[in-house]
Amino acid sequence: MTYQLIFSALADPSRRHVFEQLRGGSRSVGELAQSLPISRPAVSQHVKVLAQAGLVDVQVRGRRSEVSARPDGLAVLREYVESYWSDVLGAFEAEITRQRDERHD
Amino acid sequence: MTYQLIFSALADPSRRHVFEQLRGGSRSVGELAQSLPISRPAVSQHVKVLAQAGLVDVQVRGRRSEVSARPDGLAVLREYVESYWSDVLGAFEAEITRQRDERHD
DNA sequence: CATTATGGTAAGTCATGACTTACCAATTAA
DNA sequence: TTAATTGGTAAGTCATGACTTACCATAATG
Repeated sequence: MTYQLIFSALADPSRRHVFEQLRGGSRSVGELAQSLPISRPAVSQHVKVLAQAGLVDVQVRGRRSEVSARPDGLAVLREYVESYWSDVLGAFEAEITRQRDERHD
Repeated sequence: MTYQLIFSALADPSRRHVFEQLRGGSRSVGELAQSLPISRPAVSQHVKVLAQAGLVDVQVRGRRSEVSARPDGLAVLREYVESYWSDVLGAFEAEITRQRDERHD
């Protein structure tokens, strides 16, 4: 459910570009739009999707909307990857052990 | 480019389900298909996408195709997340410092 | 060799979603 | 209050991609 939102949010190149812009801190929607070859409304929609995925926070200040990366959302992805990573390494180790033990031919 | 393939591969629920099945080790295409409410050809196509993303290895043994998770592919995702994570934490710290220093009102 | 098991490929359908332009809302400045 | 700035929403278009069924290929088995 949450993974769904996170992965499909980051699957789009424009949204990943937006996300990348936020590595160093917050940016306004207009600034984000200027860094992309698409319209501002498109960027606005992308930001909405990123926000729903929990990857981004939007803070309205005056007539500007400041968008920033949200550590909590990223943590979900991080933990998924770490968990999968350790499971796979475990499975690999088990497989190698199995192959070694099977050498009775 | 690679991120594109990885994130869009994992954005699909069926493909994530396949990927999940591989946490504990390899599975044949038929076994994967049985665990999903979709046809075997659909699974075959999903496996192809996962393989192109580098997330999965396919090994043909006799008339079976054994699919397994590929640590190298996962590592790419892992490093991306870790790198982004550290950048964002850095930006947050810088922002807090900036706000503290600005308290001259 | 004929049959069964296993799986990849082709072609076509259908839904989703990434855009666009047009419009509206709200905040700041003249 | 009138402009200008900034950005969200609506509606419509178009491409992509996730499925299906039908088919073909190869490997094990009788």
